Amino acid sequence: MTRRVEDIREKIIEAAMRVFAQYGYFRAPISLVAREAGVSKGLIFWYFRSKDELILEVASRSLPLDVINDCLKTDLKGLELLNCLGGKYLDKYTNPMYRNLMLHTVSIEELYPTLRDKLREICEKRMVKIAERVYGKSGKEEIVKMRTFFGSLLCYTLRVPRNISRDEYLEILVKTVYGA
Amino acid sequence: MTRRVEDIREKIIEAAMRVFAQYGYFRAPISLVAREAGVSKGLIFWYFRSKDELILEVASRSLPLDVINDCLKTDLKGLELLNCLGGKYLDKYTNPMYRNLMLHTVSIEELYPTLRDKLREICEKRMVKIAERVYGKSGKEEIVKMRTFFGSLLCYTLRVPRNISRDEYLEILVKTVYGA
Amino acid sequence: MTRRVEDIREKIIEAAMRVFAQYGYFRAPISLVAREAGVSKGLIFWYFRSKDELILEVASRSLPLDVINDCLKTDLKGLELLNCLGGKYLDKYTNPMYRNLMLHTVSIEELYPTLRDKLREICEKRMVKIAERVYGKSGKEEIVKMRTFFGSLLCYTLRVPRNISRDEYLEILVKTVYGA
Amino acid sequence: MTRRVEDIREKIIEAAMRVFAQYGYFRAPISLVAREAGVSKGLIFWYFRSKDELILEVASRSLPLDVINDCLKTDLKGLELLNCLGGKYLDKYTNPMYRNLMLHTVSIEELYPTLRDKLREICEKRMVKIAERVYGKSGKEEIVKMRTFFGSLLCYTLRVPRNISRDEYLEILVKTVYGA
DNA sequence: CATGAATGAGCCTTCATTCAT
DNA sequence: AATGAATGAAGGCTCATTCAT
Repeated sequence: MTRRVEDIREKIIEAAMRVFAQYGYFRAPISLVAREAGVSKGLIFWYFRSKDELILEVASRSLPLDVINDCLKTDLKGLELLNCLGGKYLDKYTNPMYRNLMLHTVSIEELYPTLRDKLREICEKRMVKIAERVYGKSGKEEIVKMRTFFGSLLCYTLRVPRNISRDEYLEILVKTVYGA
Repeated sequence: MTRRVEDIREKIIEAAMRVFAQYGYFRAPISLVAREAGVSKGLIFWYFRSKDELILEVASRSLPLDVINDCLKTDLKGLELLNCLGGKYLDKYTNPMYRNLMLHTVSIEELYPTLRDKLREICEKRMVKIAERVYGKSGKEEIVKMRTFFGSLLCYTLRVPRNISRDEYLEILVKTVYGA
Repeated sequence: MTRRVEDIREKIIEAAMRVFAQYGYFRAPISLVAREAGVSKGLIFWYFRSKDELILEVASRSLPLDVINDCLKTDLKGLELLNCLGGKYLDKYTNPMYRNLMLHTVSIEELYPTLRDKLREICEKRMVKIAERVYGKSGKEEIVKMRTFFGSLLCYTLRVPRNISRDEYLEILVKTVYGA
Repeated sequence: MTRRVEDIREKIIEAAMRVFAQYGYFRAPISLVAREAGVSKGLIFWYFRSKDELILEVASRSLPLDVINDCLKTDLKGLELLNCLGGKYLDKYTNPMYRNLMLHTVSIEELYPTLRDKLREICEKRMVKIAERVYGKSGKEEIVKMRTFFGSLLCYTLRVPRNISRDEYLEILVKTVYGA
């Protein structure tokens, strides 16, 4: 059953996400992932060649590529695109699991060429594309502003501010990088 | 000789910074730190009760508390304070060692109460103080802008942009969060 | 195979008994137990959570609870019960392995609550029960005599006397604490 | 100053007795002995060639040779000698420190030829001498009774009985091995 | 005599990975 | 497909011992 195979693979990945988020990629033993997923340790090595392969799968999902692609798929531009990106980003990373995973992922990025590439893709190519759709051009100023936009969001999830609501934060941020 | 004791302690910490930056706190064996420092493994446990204690020492130095304090110690305010903070921040984290250490530190922050507290101190109390010195007040808008400022800097060091120089980046960023 | 699992577990325990008897619980490295049992070091931690758990298992077997229970299970009383106890005790502790293990166990008893309890059980509750079956009552005099009986046996195995045979010793001892 | 040298040596030994009694000879680190004695770790190795030498010194004092010699030095015989031995033995080993030390000593006896010899001396030669002074002869029966006497005392200190006072115990014991 | 920094061997334990069933 | 027993390579840490000062 290819169906069942995919189900189990998915179950393992999701368990791994929870476990890795809590312990970090290297402190989380595969045995814990197995227990969390309700399968045997051996089975994990049937679905994934090695722990690294599982780490890579989880790490990929922890990056905001999906958020970016979702918004770029629409026809939105300017302010509305910015709001789409900011909203979906916060939706995802307000979840402590994704927040932690992303931080762990970024910290090990240099160890995995695959991850390096994905991060570069996001920070470079995608950033240009977004700038063009938001501002209509992608000069230095626009690129800096886009980075500033995402940096600010990252900083928000790193430590959610006490007295500022999600929406207030986003509103001020958008105004700051998009102008009045 | 108290002198020599401090020298060795420092030598160990610096070796640990290099090793931890490259491998991450948990993948870096203490034996590697020892070799890098040119001392025996046992000696490290003479100067630090445990690996965790060494991690904590290194992690503390990886945060930008020194950068912030240095600039707050001066009389600068407004735009000039911002430039001080941005400049010193980039000076520090343009160094790949500090960049990596900070990322590793942020990713393990939840495991060490001491680190949590230090990060909270930076993201909350210090942020208010900075906002007051930069803008003359610390309302929601100012706080968001300060976070945006530091988030942008973080994002810069995460992936240094290809075509934008350090100074250009900083100039545009400052203009963005400080206005004309 | 539950069969095989029990076999291996037992094989490890028996190897541990030999090794612990010779070196003492704390000087005997787990690696030596592994070699003696013909398994890998890691496997021991599959069957026992920690070295302490293995120590506890071995230490339990080193106490004379089995001897006492075996004799109490019968209908013997008076002199015959005494002879049963003495005979089985000497059978067990004339074996240098058990002799050494018991001495090691008694010396670490205070470190392990489980062991404390087992020893108390033997020295207090069981001693009363034995006194009742031997003498028909368990007043102070009978308790002292029972302790004297077992103390003498312990002293026998501590240093087996040169010119007195096992049976002679037991005969005189029984006469001493049971009267004519 | 030979005076001072002896003082310090003694201070170290006494600290070692306390520490070894609590942790056992092999789990007690020399550093703990040093701290307890209020001297540096290095100094202990000036007074004792090795840890083993310190262990041997402490172990020797933990045996009841002094008790036996003290009583044999007097002119006592028969019942009175028995009471002297029993009384002094209980005086010494009612102290938990000596009780523990003796148990630890007995458990490691086989590792140290010196200790083996001392224990043999007590259990064999001294036992004969005592039997002769107590009973006027040292046949098999008397030897067994002397061992029974000391075995009983050991058993008393192993677990002090709840409802029987020291003096009651000794009285009954003496009556048992010495007859009415 | 005395200190305490320094070493190195060894121990317990964890864990990714393999493999027989 | 699935299990879990088995292995072996490290890793963190302790500690007896040495030695420069």
